[in-house]
Amino acid sequence: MTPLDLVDAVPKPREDDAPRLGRKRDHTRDADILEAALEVLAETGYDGMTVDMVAARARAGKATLYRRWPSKAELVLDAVACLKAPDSDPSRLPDTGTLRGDLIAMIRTPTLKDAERKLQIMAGIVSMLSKSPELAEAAQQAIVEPRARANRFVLQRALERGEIPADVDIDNIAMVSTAMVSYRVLMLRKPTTREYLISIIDGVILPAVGLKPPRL
Amino acid sequence: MTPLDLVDAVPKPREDDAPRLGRKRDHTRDADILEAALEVLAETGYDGMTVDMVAARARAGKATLYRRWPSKAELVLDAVACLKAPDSDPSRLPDTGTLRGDLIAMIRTPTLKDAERKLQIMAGIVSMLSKSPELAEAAQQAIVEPRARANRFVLQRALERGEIPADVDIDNIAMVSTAMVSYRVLMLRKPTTREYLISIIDGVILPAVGLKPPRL
DNA sequence: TGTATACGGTACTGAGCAGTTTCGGATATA
DNA sequence: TATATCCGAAACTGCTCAGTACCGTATACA
Repeated sequence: MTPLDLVDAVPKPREDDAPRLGRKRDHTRDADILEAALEVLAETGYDGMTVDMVAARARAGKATLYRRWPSKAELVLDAVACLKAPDSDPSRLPDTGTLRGDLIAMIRTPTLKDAERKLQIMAGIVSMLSKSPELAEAAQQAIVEPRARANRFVLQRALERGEIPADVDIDNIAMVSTAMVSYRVLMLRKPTTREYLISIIDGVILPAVGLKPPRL
Repeated sequence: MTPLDLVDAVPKPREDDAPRLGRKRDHTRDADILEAALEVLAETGYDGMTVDMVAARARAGKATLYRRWPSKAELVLDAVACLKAPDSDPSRLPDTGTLRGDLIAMIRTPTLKDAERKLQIMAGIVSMLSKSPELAEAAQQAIVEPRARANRFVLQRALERGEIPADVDIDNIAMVSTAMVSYRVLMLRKPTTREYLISIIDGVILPAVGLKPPRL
């Protein structure tokens, strides 16, 4: 540690909430930087992403990033963790009265775009997950779990109103569409379309719970 | 290009199959090197993998690798492409007389281990697939397609003997187990177990084709 | 037996990148 | 107004790694 290390450092230890001299940190930039990180992550993956790319995308200086996050890994962790589950509130899920209606109503174009973007981000960090349990946990909470939860909710509701029998395997069936879309995007490199999701609903999910899809 | 560049190079252009002077290349080492590459790939991912690691694992010199493959990318491509589909021959698939029997019989411990390894490899190259269509194609042929084909085969046979109705969505249902196992390994970071696969067969696949799993 | 090439091993080179420092300017407290 | 910290920008440092060169040795053909 040389005296030069103190240029941008705190002169002496102090409490986090104590008033500090000088210009205040502009925390409105945090969102821009995290958003830029997610974009680069989706486009190039974790290893292809450089901190310079993120800084340039956010029109920020690299030092600004390092004042807020101690490393690239922490920045990415924070970016993934801040990917909020948009419709995690069950009351905002569709309630059409039938399971098929609910499942179809959950396929909206923005939802589709959002899912594809999250899967691109996932593709960019998959190889990191085994090295970083924190990142795996963050991705789990932000990307993986919300979709399964929404599916479980509409299945549970269909069960409670007697539309489907009580012995269906809700936990597994709730993951079918998510798993198949992930597989299609990550492995088969094909786009997610509304038609594909409908074919999963009518060809797999509804038959699996004992319902017939409507006449062709 | 300096004269020094010619040390290990061919003095003049010649046909590939023309007889060459000097010690012959030991092509029995190819398999060792490719196997080492797959091991490192599964353990560390494409970007974490270094050519030195592969050479050391195969007890080979780095120059030996570069005599055979022009770059790291080509080595990995070849390694993935040489992952042969072991049971791509339909006649070696089980034929128990029932769909459930066939599906259960296809879960053997070596198959499970093999699948998990291939998925680890897949995790290591997922972020490369969008940059390298050749690698995506190789992974498709070596890892993705064989499993779906085996499932399609036993489903088609069940259909032909009248065990399941003719209107089932074979193409989608054939991918259910593969997609869900991939999802479980890559995203949920949970191991693949025999019990999990049986729960998918009994909880999703058989109900989806209109069959009842046996009494609990 | 001489020459050309392969082998494993090691050292080197050049590029790319994480993280640090510096700079001129802006903004906050005292 | 003096000082401390922020900002974007750019230069710098140190390390890692793909790819190359070279060594001593082994093997194949002429």
